[in-house]
Order: sequence, then C-alpha cells, then structure tokens
Amino acid sequence: MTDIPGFSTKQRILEAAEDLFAKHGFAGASLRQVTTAANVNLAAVNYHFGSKERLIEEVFRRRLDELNARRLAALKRVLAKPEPALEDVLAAFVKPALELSLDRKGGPAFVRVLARAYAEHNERLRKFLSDNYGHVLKEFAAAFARLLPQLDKEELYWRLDIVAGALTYAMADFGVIKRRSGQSERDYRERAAQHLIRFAAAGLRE
Amino acid sequence: MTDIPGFSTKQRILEAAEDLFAKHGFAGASLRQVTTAANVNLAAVNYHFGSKERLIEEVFRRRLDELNARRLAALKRVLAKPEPALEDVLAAFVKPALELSLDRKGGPAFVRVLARAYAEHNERLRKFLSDNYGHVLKEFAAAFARLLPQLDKEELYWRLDIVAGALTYAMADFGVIKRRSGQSERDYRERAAQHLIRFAAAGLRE
DNA sequence: GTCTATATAAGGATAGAC
DNA sequence: GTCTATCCTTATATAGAC
Repeated sequence: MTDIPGFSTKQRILEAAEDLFAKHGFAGASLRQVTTAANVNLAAVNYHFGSKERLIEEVFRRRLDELNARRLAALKRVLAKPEPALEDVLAAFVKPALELSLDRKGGPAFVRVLARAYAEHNERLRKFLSDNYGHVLKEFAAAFARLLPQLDKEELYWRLDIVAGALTYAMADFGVIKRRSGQSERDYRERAAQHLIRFAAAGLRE
Repeated sequence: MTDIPGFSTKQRILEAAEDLFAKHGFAGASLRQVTTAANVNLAAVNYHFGSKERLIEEVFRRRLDELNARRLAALKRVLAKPEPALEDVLAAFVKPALELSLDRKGGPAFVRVLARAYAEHNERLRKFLSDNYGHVLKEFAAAFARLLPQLDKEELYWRLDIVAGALTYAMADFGVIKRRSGQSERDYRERAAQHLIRFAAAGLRE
C-alpha cells in the first residue's frame, strides 16, 4: 500500500470506524467489521492504534482538533465585535460543525458519532473528551453568561444543557431530512442551521 | 423464588436490563451482566423472553404502554379546552415522562434508555417503536400543527425534530443535574420541566 | 420455573513469518 | 507495515436434569 495522504491503511481504518461507530455504536461495531470495511487486515488496528479504545479516541481527535479550532476562532471574531449578539455566539458553535458535515463523505457520520458520545456514560471516553476539549465548552459558556446576565448560574446551566441536546440531535439527523428538489445540499443545511440558531436563541432569551 | 408482584424473576430481569442498557447501551450490556445484576440464572432470559432482542422490546413496552396512555389522556384533556395553549400540549408530552422518572428507582434509567433508542439506527427496534407508539407522536404532531398554522409542513417538521432532541436529552440528564440543598427531588424536577416547556414553546413560536 | 453444563459463534488482542 | 494463525475471553442460545 502506498502512503498517499488520505488513503493509507491508518486513514482507511479511521474512515471505516467513523462510519460504523455512527451506525452501530462503539460496542456494536466490531474491529472485524471495521477492518473488513476498510479492506485491511484485522491485526492492523492493534498495530496502528494499540486497542479499540484508542481507535475510538483517534476517531474523535481527528475531527475535533480542527472543529474546535474553528469554533474558537469564530468565537474570537464574534467577541471582538462591539455588540456581539446571542445568535452570533450560537453561529460560532454551529457553523463549523455544519461545514464539517459538508466537507466530505465522513462528515455526516461524525456528527452522529458525537451524538453517540453524548449518550455514552463511559468514564474513559468522557474524561478524554473533557481533558481535550472541555476548554472550548467553557469559553462558550462564559460567552453565553456575559450575554445573558439575567440568568443565574443554575438557570444558565440548565438552558445550555437543553441547547446542547437540541444541537447535537438536530445535527446528527442532518443526513436524514430530505431537502426539496432543486435546492442544493449546502443551501438546505445553511437554512437548517439558521432554524437551529433562531430556535436556540429564542429559548435562551426565554 | 416467590411470585410476589414486582419481585418475580421476570421483573428483576427487566429492572436490571433497564439499568444496564441505560448505562452501557444495548450492545454494550451483556445478558451475563443483566442476569448477574438481577441475581437470576443466565438461562432465565431465554426462558422468559426468548432472545436479547425481545428482552429489549419488553423493556420498552413495560414503560411505554403506560407512559403513552398518560400522554394521550393528557393531550385529550388539553384539546378539550376552548383555547389550548402551546405550553399545555408540551406539558401533556413532558409531564407524564417526568412522573415516570419520579416513580421508582427504574424511572431515571428508562429515560436514558429512550435517549439511547433515539441514537440507535437499528431497523428492528425502530420498527417496533414506530408500530407500537407511532400513533402517539402523530397525534401530538397534529396538535402542534393546529396551534402553529403559520409554519409550513417542512418548518414544523424541523422544529419538532429539534424539540424532540431537546426533550429527550434534557430528560435523560435529569439524574445528573444536582438540585439545591433543601429542595425536594420532585420540586426540582417540576421546575426543570417548566424550563423545558418554556424553552421549547419560545423556540416553536419563533 | 430454575438449575448446570455446553454448544457454537464472535469478540479483542497477539505472536511470529514475511 | 502487513500477513496468517491462534490464544483467550466473552457472547447468545439451548439441552436436559431437577
């Protein structure tokens, strides 16, 4: 196998794992299914990743590194404005995920994997995500707190929890909802994101 | 083992399965874990349920039969009013789930199981839930459509999808969020449900 | 209705040749 | 870096004694 970027054994395993984890969950997708789909040998997973758990973590790291960098960059741009709107902060969180889901074939699968992670109560996975990406959520929470000073800490926590659920599930279902004929995929998802942001902003304001 | 209602082998299996499916997912929780937790013999699952898939279905049926009957009764009462409010319809959906989660030890686990089901793309499970409980969702969707005539079919579909995600995740996390000291579990959850309903109503109206 | 024992398959992980 | 072959554990399910 050549090492053309994006087509190496390691890359193919990650692509197949992302797809199968989205479809069947982390416990439901076996390494045999993954390696068969990736058209690589079963032993390759342990050679490249060491274990199934580490493979799962790499599936997250590959996408979240870039996703969160984009989210933080967008948030920074929004907060540099004189009067940042609630909708702008929400957009800084949602739009990068939207872009990701349009990027390539693996995008829609990854947002479903994220939805799965939310439902998992696996300690190791939660710690991995919290250690690596918790600071991003903290920065957004702080931005929301500044824009919604009328909410006390407990109320804010509750509403952000509701928003997180709404966004996660709505994004995970992007691939399912059919767009109208004549409307491009990109246009449709842009509108969907607008709906999400309006909905969340209305709920947050009260 | 005696056949005191609620403590039979079958009941104990259902309780343990609900708890473990909530914690580890349907694929992640094995029948060995379930029967060990229920303190019954491994073979009892196949004797009482026939297979793991049928056990999963019974875990849903046990709670959803009553939950949906209560939801439909509440909806009927709401629609009998001269001017039903959006918040009333939302309450008819949310409050019975809230009551269930307070009923007994198994309640909070079941709402997490429901959240898992939402993430599963398992064909058999989806068909089972759709066949048995789809009519409830249809009746609620019709009620929302009447109360929100300004939304076209596509917009309504989108927003209900967002609401479903928000409700499902918020309810699934009920067990995690800490209540203030001195506040009873029931009072806290009542307030949480009010937040949910206000949030969803604001988003639906736009 | 509940038990032990077991059939049979699938799971993650590894050793060692190439 | 990739392969075959295999170890060992766990899985679902069932047969048959009690």
